[in-house]
Amino acid sequence: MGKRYFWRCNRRRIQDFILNGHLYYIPHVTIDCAIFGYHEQQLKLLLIKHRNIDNWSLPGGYIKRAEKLVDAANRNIKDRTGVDNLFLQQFKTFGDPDRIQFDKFDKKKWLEQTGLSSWEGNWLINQTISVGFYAITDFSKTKLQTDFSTEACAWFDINNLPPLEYDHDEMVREAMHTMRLHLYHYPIGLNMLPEKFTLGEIHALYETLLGKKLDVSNFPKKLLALKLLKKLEEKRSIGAHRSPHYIALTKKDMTWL
Amino acid sequence: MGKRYFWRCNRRRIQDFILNGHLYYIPHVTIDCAIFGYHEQQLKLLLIKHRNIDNWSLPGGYIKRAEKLVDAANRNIKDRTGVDNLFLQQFKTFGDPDRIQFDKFDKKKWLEQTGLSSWEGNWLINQTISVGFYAITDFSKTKLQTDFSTEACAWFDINNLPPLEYDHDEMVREAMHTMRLHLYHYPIGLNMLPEKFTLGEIHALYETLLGKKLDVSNFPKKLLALKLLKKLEEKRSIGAHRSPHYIALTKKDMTWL
DNA sequence: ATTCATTTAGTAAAATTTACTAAATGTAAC
DNA sequence: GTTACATTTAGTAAATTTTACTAAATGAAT
Repeated sequence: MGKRYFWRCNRRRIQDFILNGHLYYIPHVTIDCAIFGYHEQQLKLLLIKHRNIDNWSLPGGYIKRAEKLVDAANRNIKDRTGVDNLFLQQFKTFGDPDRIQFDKFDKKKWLEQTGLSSWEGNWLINQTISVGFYAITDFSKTKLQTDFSTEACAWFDINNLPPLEYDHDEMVREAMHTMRLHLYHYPIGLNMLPEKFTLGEIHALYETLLGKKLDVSNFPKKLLALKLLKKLEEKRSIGAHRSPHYIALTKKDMTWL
Repeated sequence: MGKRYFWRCNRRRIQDFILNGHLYYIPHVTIDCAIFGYHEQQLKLLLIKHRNIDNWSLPGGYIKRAEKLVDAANRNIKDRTGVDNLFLQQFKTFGDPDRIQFDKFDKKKWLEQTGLSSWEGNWLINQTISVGFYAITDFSKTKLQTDFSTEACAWFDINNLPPLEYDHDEMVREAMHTMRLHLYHYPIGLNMLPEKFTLGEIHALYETLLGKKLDVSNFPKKLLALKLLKKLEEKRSIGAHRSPHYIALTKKDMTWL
């Protein structure tokens, strides 16, 4: 999509968002999502590129009026990835007054492109508190989509992230930290495994998420002891090797969800 | 202070807050503080009583423009208790659209008392996201103060709390949960002990905060092993008993603060 | 000197975690 | 059919941590 064409098609929507967004959305508050993507021992992070902003940033956005925080996060993730109802957890709320540097924006260019005469006093130009959520999904099953405010949306290897806009570097660190703490308490990451999977698969998942080797023999005992998993009778054939049992998530006692 | 007298003195301030508060404060976002008070094996919680609201609630309030979240929390606590620079930790952010029920308020009475003609479209009548912080202090060292918006402010025994307004019952549960998790990771509660204290004192504190007995011999080993504490040479005389060593907080490696 | 409540050291038992070994298994190659 | 082999699974010994308990040390009051 060419830039010219983009502006011709979207100028009205953008103008409406800038001028009237505060009627549909709650001003001053956003959610930001650290969406981890896993597939075959690779861990990635979903980043988006806003128009007229140099760096990549975490996907996120405003909360609709009368919308729950977690619903806003889910809506955002659905819009970007096509995946719904992920396991979502809050990790921290960020509100430093200098977390967004408005002077960095190219106001002139923005005004030209949007055709607006001024954004003094606009609802968007304000200290904004952002509630951070994290989620994990299988990146191979997502279909990334941009919208009128983002020019790109892509998975980045977790070990090779570009510098991020705003305070999103810190957000990623905090999200990672919280996710790793939750790994042995909540069934994180079971969203992205098939309903029935093998110990080998979840073992690889945990090693990748934690970024370290886990003993191949002790790891399954631990998860079974925690009662996050249960062993099924059925087995899977994997070629010239012993067939592993299938494993499934225990449904009992997930009241904390 | 009589009600009549109160309104004569404060009507103007209240009117200004209602009409122009959004100029000094960020709308739609508040902080709420679960301030635990400890003294001699008693654990209490600070609650406030707003005018024209039936139930007690947690102290909290709006964030000033260009103020950090944690500064807003500290300001609130300072204003209520006279105590400054407490160890503060975020525990969760609450944003359900129904967490504040505006229809419960006695609007008629309010309008009468404030002398305002309408509050339709007022900045206060809106979905509000609240960031929860917890802190611990020594309640015997606090001097509680009310302000123009609160008619009372008091310490309640943690085991005998009244039903709270808004979603503050849930907030208290979450705050308690997080505080207890943090107890072996952060030097919580050292604010309220003197700079030098004995193992017996911190032992009693931890038992009270956790609500359970801790082995008198193993507990000190644990805290010393965690390097939260260090033993001093000096001893304290406590009468007809063996004199305990003084203990102090280790200052090293508190980078996470 | 004796007594006593309390602090502190020490240690044995229990439980958990970690490291490692070996057996079981399914099928592909021979 | 037999063998080879990568992988899964069971099992266990060692190491570590936690828990429970015992006893010694202490300092002042009696």
